[in-house]
Amino acid sequence: MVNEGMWNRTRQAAIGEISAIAMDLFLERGFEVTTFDDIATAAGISRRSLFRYFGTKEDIVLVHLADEGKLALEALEARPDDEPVWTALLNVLLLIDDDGGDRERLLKISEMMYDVPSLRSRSLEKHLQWQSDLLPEVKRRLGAASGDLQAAAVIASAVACLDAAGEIWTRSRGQIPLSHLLTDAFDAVQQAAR
Amino acid sequence: MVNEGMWNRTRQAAIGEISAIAMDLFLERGFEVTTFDDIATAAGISRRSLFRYFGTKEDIVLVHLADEGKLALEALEARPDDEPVWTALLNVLLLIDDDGGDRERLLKISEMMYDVPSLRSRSLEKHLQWQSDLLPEVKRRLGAASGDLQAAAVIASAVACLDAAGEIWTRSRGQIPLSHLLTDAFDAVQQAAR
DNA sequence: GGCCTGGTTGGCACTGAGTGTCAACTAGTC
DNA sequence: GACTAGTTGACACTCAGTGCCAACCAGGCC
Repeated sequence: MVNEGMWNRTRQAAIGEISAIAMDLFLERGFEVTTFDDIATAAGISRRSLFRYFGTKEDIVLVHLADEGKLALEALEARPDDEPVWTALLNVLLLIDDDGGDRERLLKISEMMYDVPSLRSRSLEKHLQWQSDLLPEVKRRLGAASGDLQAAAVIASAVACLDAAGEIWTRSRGQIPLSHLLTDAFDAVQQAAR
Repeated sequence: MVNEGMWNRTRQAAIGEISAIAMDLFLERGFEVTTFDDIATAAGISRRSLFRYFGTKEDIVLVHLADEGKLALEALEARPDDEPVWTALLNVLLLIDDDGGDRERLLKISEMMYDVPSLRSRSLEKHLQWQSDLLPEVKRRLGAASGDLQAAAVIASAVACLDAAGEIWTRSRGQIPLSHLLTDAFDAVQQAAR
């Protein structure tokens, strides 16, 4: 083997390029009617190779959200230690927001994610990944009295708030800023749970 | 059309019978390696007919949890109006617990659900259904100040607790009663969110 | 230069999920 | 017994996804 890093870089570049082409097709024709053959043809590679980059069609959409769990972990570790967990999690999720990209495109992608069942499922699964990414740090912050269950429940609730806020944001076609919705959702749980 | 109710009854009976046969195969050989053909043969019907009862293999496993959302709604409506929402939801979920069936079998099914990605995804989706089932009643209980977002966030958090508790219960092979775990999870969110 | 080696690529064939269609069947109705 | 509505099984088909293998590149080494 030669230059490990170099291969990874070209591979990442290829993944980015292919997924961009595929997303165009998805948004134009619809996710479900677009086949692997369509994408492979459009990207100028063989169907077989396409499968080597993306195991499933859903993966093509979800590569973007892949390592947001790691980002969230970094953001959480950066929060001050004396900040209450719930507040810290809210602040972390507020950062994830706004990636400053094409607003309309992001909205269409979100709609697709909420409308296509298989995509919805996979994005929910992705959230589980975030959960395990954040688990140790949240457990630490909750203190010695808490175990995996407590930490998992808290993170899952926070992510559930993100999901609920994201859905409203999408359904309202981005009228209300996600940060407002997210804050409201966190507040609602805070109010209800007492 | 003849006797609407009668057809539904025989259909329900068939669904129950077939899914029981299929579950035996799943638990014996594994979910993913068991094909539709295997199930159809074991159930003595054609593959095509099997697809008419269950659109996907996952559906066969999930029929059981299908209408627990309705049950939860009934249970929630039965809770006293002055009970705080969070407590009411906990009490509702505590009822869903313990169906008194075969413990070991339930455990194996749970393990399968947490281990097989496609099943995990689908069960998460199912929880979304509960969410919309419970939405109006929770909104009513939260009062006029709250909208869909607030209600959705609270329900989603509660369901997230159920999921976290369920996972620990399964991974610990049912050592700790689910009711304990669920209560602990609800408490943890209550402690964290303040 | 030629040779080796680890890795990618594309083509081929295959399994399995899922769907549309249609003819045959099985009630209940009049 | 004819009529009607719904169910069933068989066939054919598309598409996702995988295993296999020969062809094709690099770069490293002599």
